[in-house]
Amino acid sequence: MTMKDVAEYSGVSISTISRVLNNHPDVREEVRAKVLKAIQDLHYVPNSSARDLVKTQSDTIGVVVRGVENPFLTSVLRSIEEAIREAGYTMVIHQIGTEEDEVAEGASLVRSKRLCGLILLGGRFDYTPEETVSIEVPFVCCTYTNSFGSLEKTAYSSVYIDDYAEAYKAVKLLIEKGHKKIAVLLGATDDHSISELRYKGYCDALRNAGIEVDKSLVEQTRGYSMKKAYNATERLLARRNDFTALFTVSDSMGIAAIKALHNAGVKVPDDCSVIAIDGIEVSKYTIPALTTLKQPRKPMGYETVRILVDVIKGKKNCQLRLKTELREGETLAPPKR
Amino acid sequence: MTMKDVAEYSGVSISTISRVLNNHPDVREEVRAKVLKAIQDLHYVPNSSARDLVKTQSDTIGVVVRGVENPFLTSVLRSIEEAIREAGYTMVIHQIGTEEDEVAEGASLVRSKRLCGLILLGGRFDYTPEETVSIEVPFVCCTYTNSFGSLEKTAYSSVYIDDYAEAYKAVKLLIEKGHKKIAVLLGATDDHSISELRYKGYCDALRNAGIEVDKSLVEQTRGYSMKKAYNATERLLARRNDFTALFTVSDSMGIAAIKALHNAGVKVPDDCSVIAIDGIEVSKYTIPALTTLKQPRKPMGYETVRILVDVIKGKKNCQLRLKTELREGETLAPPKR
DNA sequence: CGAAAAACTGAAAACGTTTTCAGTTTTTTT
DNA sequence: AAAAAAACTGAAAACGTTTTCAGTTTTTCG
Repeated sequence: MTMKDVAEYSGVSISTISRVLNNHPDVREEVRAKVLKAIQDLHYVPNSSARDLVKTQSDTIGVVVRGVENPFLTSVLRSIEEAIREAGYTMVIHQIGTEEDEVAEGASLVRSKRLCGLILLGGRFDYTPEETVSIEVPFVCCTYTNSFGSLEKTAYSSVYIDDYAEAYKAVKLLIEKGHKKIAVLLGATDDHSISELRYKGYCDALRNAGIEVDKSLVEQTRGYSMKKAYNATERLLARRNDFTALFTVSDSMGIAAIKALHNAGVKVPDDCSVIAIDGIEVSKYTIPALTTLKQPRKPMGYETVRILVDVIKGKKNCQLRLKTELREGETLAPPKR
Repeated sequence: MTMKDVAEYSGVSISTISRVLNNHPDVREEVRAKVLKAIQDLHYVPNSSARDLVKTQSDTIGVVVRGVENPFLTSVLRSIEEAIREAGYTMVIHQIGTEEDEVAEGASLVRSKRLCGLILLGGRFDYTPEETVSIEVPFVCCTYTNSFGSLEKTAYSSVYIDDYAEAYKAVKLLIEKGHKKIAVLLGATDDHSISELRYKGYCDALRNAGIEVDKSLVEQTRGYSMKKAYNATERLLARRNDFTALFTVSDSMGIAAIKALHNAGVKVPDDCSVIAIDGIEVSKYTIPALTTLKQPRKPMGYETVRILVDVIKGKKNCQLRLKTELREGETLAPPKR
């Protein structure tokens, strides 16, 4: 079932079929109708390989995700898929682990699949503009923060939150409640990682309130799994039992930490307040419900795609910083000790 | 950067490049090495559009998902992606809502993207073999249960759990603990839906234990969102407050239900036991941890892909029924009243 | 050493589109 | 009513691969 068949069926040439398909103006209304009917009758579906081949580009957007085990990213990914589909593109996903290089993987994907655009989702992003030229097509970093203050702003697009400022905000909320001994639970803190930025926000919020940062209140995990967060909380508790609040860099880690605290006999929020960043669905329904700074997941996905499509269509690169919103749960209380 | 460039660079013909790329035996080791080097030097990446065009098929597997808001499906999807990638294929995802028809959507996707195979994930599957011929390529239903006992077994492949039997098992566990007034929380029960099958398991487990099914203990939601499950539990509680156990068709619904029970002053598991089916990660960390029949998510994804690849390579269709495993949490106790 | 077999290589067709260019018909203008 | 412009249509080239077929070189073996 090719254009040729449709052409024969409707008695016009292949070129005319192509014109109808691509909404070219130069085709009589009568002919257009006839062709459309033929397409219907024959259930013709264009072969996108052939189309992509001649156009030297597809209508496919690639998404390279690092760390899909994170429910927050999964949720952003979901809205990205939705947005891509609504914009008339298709999506290919490429998960990678911690060891792979997203720029290299992305570049290879682009060339092999003739992608028209790329989204880099999750993880960190500390590439210079030179290192990203291999990508060759427009791309948008989603949830990445570029930490090179000096980087030329027009070199790439991104949609992100200000990890430093949001962490600062979270910790400040704890301080305002009266907490002084505030522990923190981090993921891996490689250079420029989200955890590192949030850790800086934590430190500065404390310092600006005149509280010294105490390393023995800092615990971190390799990766962001709940199991690791649970274990890390146990390590923390083995070392200290006098902190009255805990800040975790993600909701998942927060939920796991609460369980660990609970199992150790520490009551949340009476003995220890907890605050996190993410705002995933399930943390509304835990007992107690997690207090968290909710990232705008849906806008994040939609805006990422909108910007990418704009850039594909010739617009300038664009950095979009979104803000979190406090979602009050039941894990925030003044200290009792 | 095409094969032609590589051919010129390495001084052989295009055909030889192709042979090297496709591991054709008919090429001298020396030439192969030379070509490989040229590919390296030039950073050549094959154009899959051209390749797909001539092969009239791609190495792309499509996944049509209904209901990605369900964390369980997301998790299966993740392992499917992993398995597809490891098998050397690429994946395109196509989310659909409740109104769309997965077979029609899948068939169109297959033809447009020249997919070599299709996975139908989530939702229900009540198509006859005739209705699925339009898909044209091998496909596997994952988590679907085909409820046509009479359906020719060789017509299609599937990987699933026995929803009826697993629900029966769950409810039997409650009965064995001594529960008699057992409520149930269902998603939509269209014909042949998973919820309906699990509901049948619930009914039969009760009946076989000599307990009458009481319609006022049955509550259902449209869709499987946590919010809806929460509200449904409230409706249930408004109607009855004497049930001592609750069976929910998914972990997410179970977690939301526990929250609703808790907020209504009903203690879990003291006043009411809860059991669910799914076994998602987070339900280990809720307070109390959810008792659930864990579906083998990872095997489910991997086996789905394995079977699909087998069928693509010419093997017979295959139905694989997997079993759940009890994951004991803290929501199961004998009735106190 | 010569012939047959095996191994290797290249030219060219084919895959199904889009697009350019030229050609034909219709409409508008004078 | 003729010429010019506009609208429409078709033939053919191009996109970058794979594959077939035929041809050439090398190896094997009697």
